[in-house]
Amino acid sequence: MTSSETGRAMLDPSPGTIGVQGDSAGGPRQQSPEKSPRPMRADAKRNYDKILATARIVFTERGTDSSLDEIAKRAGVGPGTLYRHFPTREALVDALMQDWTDRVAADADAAIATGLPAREMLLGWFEHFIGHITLHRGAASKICAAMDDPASPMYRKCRVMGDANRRVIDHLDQAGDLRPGVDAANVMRLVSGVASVADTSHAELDVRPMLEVVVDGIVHT
Amino acid sequence: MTSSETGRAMLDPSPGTIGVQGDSAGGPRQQSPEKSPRPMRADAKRNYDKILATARIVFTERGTDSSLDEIAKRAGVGPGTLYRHFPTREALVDALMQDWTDRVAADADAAIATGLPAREMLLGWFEHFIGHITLHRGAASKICAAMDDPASPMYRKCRVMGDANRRVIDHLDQAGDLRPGVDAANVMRLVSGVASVADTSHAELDVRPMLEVVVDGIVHT
DNA sequence: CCACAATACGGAGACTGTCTCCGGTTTAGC
DNA sequence: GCTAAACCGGAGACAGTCTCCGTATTGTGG
Repeated sequence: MTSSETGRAMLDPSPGTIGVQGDSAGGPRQQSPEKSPRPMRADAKRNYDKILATARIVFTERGTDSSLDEIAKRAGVGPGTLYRHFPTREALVDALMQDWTDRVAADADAAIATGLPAREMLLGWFEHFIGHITLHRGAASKICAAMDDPASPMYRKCRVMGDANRRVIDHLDQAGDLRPGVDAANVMRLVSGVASVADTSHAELDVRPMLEVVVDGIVHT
Repeated sequence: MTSSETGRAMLDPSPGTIGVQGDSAGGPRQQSPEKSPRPMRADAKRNYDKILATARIVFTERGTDSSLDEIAKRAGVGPGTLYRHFPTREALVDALMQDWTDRVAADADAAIATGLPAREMLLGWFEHFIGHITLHRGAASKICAAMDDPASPMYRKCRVMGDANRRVIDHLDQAGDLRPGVDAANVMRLVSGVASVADTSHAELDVRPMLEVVVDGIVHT
């Protein structure tokens, strides 16, 4: 949190502006562009939004393992309604991920735009990334699991973030700043792992030292 | 698993021989050397062992999040008995950790004894370490959490493994093979994080590439 | 504006897993 | 063998997940 704030201050772009080329959007019901006859009833959308807003609060307060029935209750709907809209907990987390994926992508482009030296650029980008995916306790490890699992509802959004990371890596690679053979997907896994340990650790530990090792293992000597 | 096996073949020491200076032992009831009047009744020890043996099997089959009541059932005891011996799931995992901590410590010393170049030595040691802590699915992330949480029952054993790692790191550092300022605890966290992502990932992914980045970030340029 | 089919709601409850309490049983020491 | 201490185990309280289906709401065609 603190590190996220610090990092953010360092290279904050005109926030929420830069367009993301990825899929994004894809809110309720419109996942498949074709074959979507009806746009969703008014009361349905109302409840959908209420559940999402409540989940955002509860997940922030108590993490992504909070009781789903409680979220339903606090949203003022029955459990059945919640489970119809979000068949699994992952689906709910996925819907919430929309909040960051755009920002993450924007942060990646902003990091590139800073033109800082490779080390600083990577450090800043990684800290931003981690700041986002650790917003809700428990989310980081779920992302780790979804990253390489195409069957996961979160897979798509993981790819958007993966692409953002690839842009940063490719940019530095083309500038000759990285060691040969650096794999963006691998870096993504590693940094997500760092996020995961920071998230699960009961102690409030600083991710910086771990990131420095990772960065040193990536940048050209 | 494969990587573990591979690594193991590479530097297998006379297995289970090298003494660990740490606490180790500490089996049922004797945690506190003083103030331990009675050694534990025969039937109690019998059940304790039966539960442990069953847990070893079930945790290997289905991971450390298996139902504890089922373990009790398969061990032929009531849930009450299981919970009396192991008040929390962590306590049970901790008891099972005894299986590896000794081996892990031995592996560290064996790695040092190989006298391989820093890169290879670290790679081998890390792979061994990860091979052990990912034996039961879900254990790695529990270890990540316990590592910096002195209140956890697993904390002690984490320290034993942490000390083993420190020996390897210190050895290489004194040989001048590492970058200045490398922190063993930090490395431990990082490598455990790698184990954690490998463990939670649904895809059977290779830890080697991630470890190479970590190692490159540690060794002297 | 109203009827009515499609759609969505929500809560009762089945199911699973955690953990406790306590009457009954086993053990160890005499 | 006898007794007190230690231990057993299962009934059951509790919490969370998830489903089924009778009821209510919506929006559309007449």
